[in-house]
Order: sequence, then structure tokens, then C-alpha cells
Amino acid sequence: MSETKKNVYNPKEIEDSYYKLWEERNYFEIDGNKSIQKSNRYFTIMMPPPNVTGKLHIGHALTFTLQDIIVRYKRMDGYKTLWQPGVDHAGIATQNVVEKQLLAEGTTKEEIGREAFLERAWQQKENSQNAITSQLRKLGVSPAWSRERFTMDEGLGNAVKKSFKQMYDNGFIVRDNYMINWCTHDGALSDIEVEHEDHMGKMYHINYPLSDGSGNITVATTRPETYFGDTAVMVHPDDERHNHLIGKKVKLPLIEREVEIIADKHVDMEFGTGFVKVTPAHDTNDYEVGKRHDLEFITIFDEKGILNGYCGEFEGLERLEARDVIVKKLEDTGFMVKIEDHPHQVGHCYRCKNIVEPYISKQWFVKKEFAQKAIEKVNNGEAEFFPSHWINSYNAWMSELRDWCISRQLWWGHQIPVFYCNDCGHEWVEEGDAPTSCEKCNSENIYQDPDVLDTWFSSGLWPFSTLGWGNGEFGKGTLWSEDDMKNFYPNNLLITGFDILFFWVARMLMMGENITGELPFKDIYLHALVKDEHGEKMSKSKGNVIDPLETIDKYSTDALRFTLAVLAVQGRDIKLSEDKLEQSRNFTNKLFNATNFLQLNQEHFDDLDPTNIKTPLGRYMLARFNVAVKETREFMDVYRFNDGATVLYRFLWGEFCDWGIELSKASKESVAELGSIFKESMKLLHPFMPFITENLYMRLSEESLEEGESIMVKAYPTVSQVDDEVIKQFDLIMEAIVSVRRCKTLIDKGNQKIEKASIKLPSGSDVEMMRPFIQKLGKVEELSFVDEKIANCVTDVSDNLETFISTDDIDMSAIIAKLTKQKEKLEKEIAKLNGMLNNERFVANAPKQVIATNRKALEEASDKLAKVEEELKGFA
RNA sequence: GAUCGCGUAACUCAGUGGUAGAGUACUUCCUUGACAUGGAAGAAGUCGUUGGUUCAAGUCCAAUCGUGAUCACCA
Repeated sequence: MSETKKNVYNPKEIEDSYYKLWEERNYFEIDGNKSIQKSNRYFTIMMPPPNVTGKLHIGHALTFTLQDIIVRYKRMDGYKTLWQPGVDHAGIATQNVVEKQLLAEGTTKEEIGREAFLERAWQQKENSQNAITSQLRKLGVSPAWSRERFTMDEGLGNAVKKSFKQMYDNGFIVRDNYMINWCTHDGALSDIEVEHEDHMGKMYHINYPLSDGSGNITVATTRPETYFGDTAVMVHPDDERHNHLIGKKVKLPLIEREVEIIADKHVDMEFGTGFVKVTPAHDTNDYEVGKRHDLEFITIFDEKGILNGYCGEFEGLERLEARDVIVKKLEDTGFMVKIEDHPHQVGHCYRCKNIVEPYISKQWFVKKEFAQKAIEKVNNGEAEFFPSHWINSYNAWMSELRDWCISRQLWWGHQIPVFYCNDCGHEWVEEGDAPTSCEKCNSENIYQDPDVLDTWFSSGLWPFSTLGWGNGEFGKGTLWSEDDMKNFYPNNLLITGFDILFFWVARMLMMGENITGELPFKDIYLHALVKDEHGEKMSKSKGNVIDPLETIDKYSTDALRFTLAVLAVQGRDIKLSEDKLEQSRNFTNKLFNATNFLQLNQEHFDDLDPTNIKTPLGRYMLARFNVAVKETREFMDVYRFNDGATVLYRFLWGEFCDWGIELSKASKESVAELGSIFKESMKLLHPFMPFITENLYMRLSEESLEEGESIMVKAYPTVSQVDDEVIKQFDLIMEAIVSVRRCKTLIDKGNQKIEKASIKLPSGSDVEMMRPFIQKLGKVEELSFVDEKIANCVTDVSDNLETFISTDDIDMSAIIAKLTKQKEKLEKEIAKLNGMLNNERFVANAPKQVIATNRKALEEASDKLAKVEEELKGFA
């Protein structure tokens, strides 16, 4: 049995049940906030669809929390709000997960066949989607679940075919033989799917004999096994060591095939031996050289990496295993001159970590020209990055774009909607149902391209395909409606991690622009990665992974959400730590206990009506609340989640609890008003902490969610008149209280109750209004207000007032030390201000406002100094 | 090599040209009738370094050091 502590907030009791009710009542749907919707206010944000490969991690928790904060804010602020949920089929990643499952069962995808394999993949999709969506519910997020989509559902499949045809017809999609990145496990990859890693390899120096028998040349290579594909050796034309050999022939070791020595400026004379083997079919640079010199392209291994007949006796070996065997043979036969250590970078498949090969293959590509307009429009300000510096990365990447390889040799994905006729050779794109005969010659001897599309092709359409674009009749009226494109496109905002800027964001921008004529969203917020408390990337091997569900279990959903929000500073890594989570947890507890306090006095509190706030303290807290509302809204509007959260923390804890509640103990009649303000501030906080705010709002309204309407569909607070006068009055009250407390520490009374104190206030202060607050919080039985300094007492001098407490025998040295320090500080300040104000150029150039502020500060500091000096004189 | 961040109190970090801020930790005190997951008071910073612009620089500019990320090339 776990003990339940009194006065400790227990979130577990409410989180699941509230969520269930919210969802049942359709609050998350686009008309969930019907009663507060304002006309023509629409807000759309797409959920980046999680991969159906597993479960949520802390990065998901961050991204979805931030999205939910904005969505709840907009929904409460009267927008018709669409937060579009869904999941991504994640081609390679999911296929690999399923393959691993099969492997564990002792079988393979080839053994069970394409159909059975796809069945397994769909099963994986179901399992993962269920896990993910139930975890998302735990996070308290509020997407329009009724519209949940999957990138491979029929409607999105239709959109893929339609957009493919459009791009094909416009000449942006072509099929060609290119040198691409080839993974012998996963097939063709786009450039960004290859990760380059530092690796300590070897540099092999190999002798190639000259055909005329006049000697050898030595080439240097890191990949000796590729020499069977060499079709030339090149030297720099200006290389005086070697250029006399241009035009001569050499024989490749062992196989004795002859290749020519050619001249090409690509060679770096400083590097290696100056002789470079040219393997046009297996190296990106050599590919270009090969094209320049019209060389033969010899491919030496098949799609699985198995060496072919060009490799002589090594035929049948796997490319990686072959290296050592070949090297051994070259050593034995004397062709190997030397082997040195050589650090270099090796490309790996981003999904299976296999070493990627440059490989010539016939694939489908999206031409790089496709991106042109999206580059221009983003740079014209039609979309905006938060933080803004990301536009640099966007431009850098976009300007170096190469054609995007979109065909994948996988089974799991959108099959390419291109058909070929075996009889007449016709090739065409079919955007409708699969045809049974050739559209040109009517032959039934046709087949569909067996490859599937890069997973990012369909996710690139996500901002509009989910709104019904190209869906055909699928889902019409249930998953989407005909007004959706008009109302929700372009989307207002995208929130996602910077790590998929190129993979996804850039692709959405170019596809959206080309296919709909408009960029798909206006604002692009890119958040950082969640790191551990030391700033280390989380990884299973390091054992520093923070699991969102465990965290929720320990600290509550609200605490996790608030922590992530408070740490989400634009442009900085998020270092998540237990300390921060504890702090947020404590904050929820504080709010819970504030409610307990309010309800000691009365059970029910009305909703806030500013005109009904009459007591001075009520008016003061209302004024502070207004400041908080203004700041929170301003920060939300520019996606400064950390600042918004900090404002709320400061207001609710530092102002409402520490001062408002404490002061109300001297003003019982203000409690009813404070309760109303607190209820309203629960609305303000709701987007960050949806559960506790609902709970406390309901408690203070004496309602339950079962009977009442949720806080999540009530109007977000707006700013009413801020009463500056009452803020001034209470600033003075608080200054007096702090001064009394400080004075008491001088006589070692801590915060104990004392009998008498005197305060000298500025003239015109409303002393009778102030008295009860100062007496109560300063813990003074008898408080008197005086016009002159009192003899024989300790004194505290603050900006606007002085406090005196009579004393007989106490050690004065501490007091003198304190006053002396205060004096020095004031003198320094006065000197600084004087320096500025005596500077003619400052007075001539600075804004009047600044000069006035400084004059006033100087005056106040001088006054204060005079008082401090007078005190010191008394001790002399 | 190129580009982009970051460097502010012991720690984690805000800071939008106008007297340097928060939370945690620390020191001292308080179990006061919401909360010890709490309250009060306090101490703590040559804002990486050096120049420059400006009446005024943590903030803008340049250089430099440290640190991190991304992209690219190395046969």
C-alpha cells in the first residue's frame, strides 16, 4: 500500500478520467469549442506523423507538448482549430523492424513472400499505432482524433498517385540511370539518407605494371576491391613527375585487363602517389571523370554486393569480405607496395548502418528544379522560421540540392504508379485504379513498376493530403470535408525538430508549393533535441534515456509538460533533469494547496468579473493578473514557450501565493475575489498544465467535469484595465513588510512576532489601509507611523521608507557594518549617475525618458544616502 | 574546409542598446491556523578575451579563444 499524504496533489486520480471525458465530448474536434468560436478565425497545425516502428520517446513528448500548448491556447482563444493527427508508414524503418521480427522467428521476407510480408507490416502498423496513440493520450494532447490518418490509407494513396502524375506530367519526375547511394540491404537511398562517419581505414598502394613492360606505376586507394572496375588511371596534366606517361597503358593486376593513363585536373598532385585509379561505376568523382572522358562503366558486383565475372577468381565473394582476400592475394603476388593507416569518412545507411556504395542504377528522381519556387517564396518572407537563423541552413541545403532519388527497392510503401507495356514499350502514370491493359496498344501484357516511393514523398504531401486533396471519395465527410482546403490551408504553423528540416520540412515546402501553388504553412518552429542533464544525447547504449511514461508516472503529465515548456528556449538544447521535473511537480503542489487555502474560507468562487473586484487587495491581484495575461499572450504569439511558462510560474507562485494569499490573511473580505482571479489564472495556465487546471477550476466552481463544461473550451483570459495606482500602493506595503522583516533580523528576531515597530512612510500614504497588512505579515503587534526618526533603535532604510525598532542592549557592530556597506553601494551608484548626467553629450543625445529616469534615480539615491548617513552618525 | 549556434552567479539558464535577472544550490532563521514538494531574510557576476561603433554595449560590428551542431571533400 502506498501512503497518501495529506496536502499533496495526486494527479493519478484525475488524469485518465478527465482525458476520457474530453475526448468523448469531442472537445478536440474542430467544432469542440463551438460556443466560443469567433467568425473567420481558423488555426491549423499538422502533427508530424510518428513512425509506426515503436513507441514514443522524450523527443515526441517535447514536440507534442509544444503543439498542444499552442492548440489549446488557440482553441480557447476562439479559433476554429484543427490539429491533424496521424502516423507515418516509415518505409525502410518499418520494413526493417518487421524483417527483424521474421529473423527472430527463423524466417525471412523472401521465404514468406511479398503478400504475407505486407500482412505482417500492416499488423506492425496496427500495434505501433495503438501504442503511440495511447501514449499520446497519456500526454494529454488534444488532436482531432476522429480525423486520424495514416500515410498509406486509401485516401492518401490516391493523393500520392495524383501528385505523382502531376509532377510527372510537368517534367519534374523522371526515370534515369544515375550514380546513386546503394545499400545492399535497403536498396537506393537519397543523399540525406546516408550518414558519413569518421573511420580509421587503410590506404593501399598497389602497383599497376605498364603494358610496354617499362615498369610499374603505383596507385593509392582505400577500396582495393574496386580495381576490377577500373577503366583508366589518371594523373594531373601539369604533374611533371608523371605526365610523360599520359596515353600509355597499364595492366590491372591479376586480371591483366588494359586501361589507359589519362589526364584530368581532378587529381590533387599533393595527395597520394599522383596516380589515381578511375572506377566510374563505383565512385562518385570517378563517375564524373568517366563521363568527361567517355570511359567504360564497369559494375563489379550485383545488388546484394556479390562480386561478378569481372573480378576473375574472386567472383561470388561479398564486397566487404572480398577486400581481405584480394589484399592477401595482391600481397602474395607482389603487387601490394604498402598499406598505411588512413582516417576517412565512410557512408552508412541511416536505417541499417550498412556501408553504402556509390552504384549505378536506374531509378526515379525528382528534378532539383522542383524546389526553385519554394526557395524564392521562403526568402520572400512567405514562410518564417523560428528561430530565424534556420533559414540559413534551409538556403544552404536547397542551393546545393541534387536530384532527389524517390524510388525504393522495398515492399512496404506506395508502389510507384507507373505501368509499362511489354508489347509496345509504352510507359504511363495511372492515377486511378490499376489498369488491366495498355492505354496505347490495349495489350494486356503490362506490369507495374515494382518499386515503392521514398517514405518522405507521401509525408511531403501531409499538410494538404490530410485535408482531402487528391483523396478521391475516400473519407469525404468523415475524415475531411470539402471546406477544409479553404479553411485550413495553408496551415498556420509547423512545429517539429530541426533534425528533419531537410527530410521533411523542405520536402513539404517544395511539394506544397508545386502542387497547390502555395507554401504549406506560414510559421515554422524548429525545436532542439532533448538531451540528458549533462547535455549528452540520450541513447540506449549510454543508459541515459528518459522514458516519458515513467516520468509521467513519477511526476505527472502536467509536471512533464511544464518542464519541457520551461526548457524550450529557442535555439538551445534542452537539458532535462530530475531537478527541473521536481520543481514543476512542486509547482503543481503549490497550486493544489493554494486551492485548499481558498476553500478553507468558502467552497464556491464565482467566475471572474473585473468590475466586481472591489477590495484593494483584489484590485492589486487583478492588476498583477492582467500583466501576466498580457505577457503570456505576447510570448505565446511568438512561440516563446519558456517565457510564457516562466511568467505563469512567477505570477502564480511568486505573486499570487507568496503575496496575494499571505496578504489576504489580513483581509478576509478579499478572499472571494482572489478565488475568482485564481480560477481565471487556471485558464491562463491550462494550455501548459491541462489536468490540474481543470481539476482546480472545477473544485473552486463546486462542479465536476461530469456535470460541468470543461475549462478547455472556455475563453482564454483577456487583458482588462490595469490599475497602476493600486500597484503603487501595494508596492509600498510590500516594501514596508520586507523592511520590517529585515529590521527584525538585525535584532536576531528572525520572523518572530515582536511588540512594536515604527515606520516612516512617504507623505500622503494611506496608512490605515496599509496598517493591517504590514502588522499581519510583518508580525508586529503594535505598528505606529511616524514622521521623524526615533532614537535608540535599529533602523532599516529602504527606497521609500524607514523602519525603526526600539532596542536596549544589542550588539550594534552588525548593524553598523550593514549600514556602511549600504552607504558604499549608494555612493557608487550616485557617482555613476552623476557621471552620466554631467556628461553633456549624454544629456544632449539620450532620450528624455532615460534622462528623467536617471535624474529621479539620483535624487532617490541621494535621499537614501542622507538617511543612511544620519543613522550611522547615531552610532558614532 | 564551409555554415550556423553557444560562452552571463557555484549549477542550469533568461536577458528585446538605457543601473545585471530567475530557479536550484549556499548562509541564517521559521513547523506561523494552504503547502517543509513550504515560508522569511541574505550573500553571490571583471556578462570568454581584445578592439571598434554609440551619449550609453551583456546586447550592435570585427578579431580571437573555447565548445557544440550541420553540410561538403579527401583517390
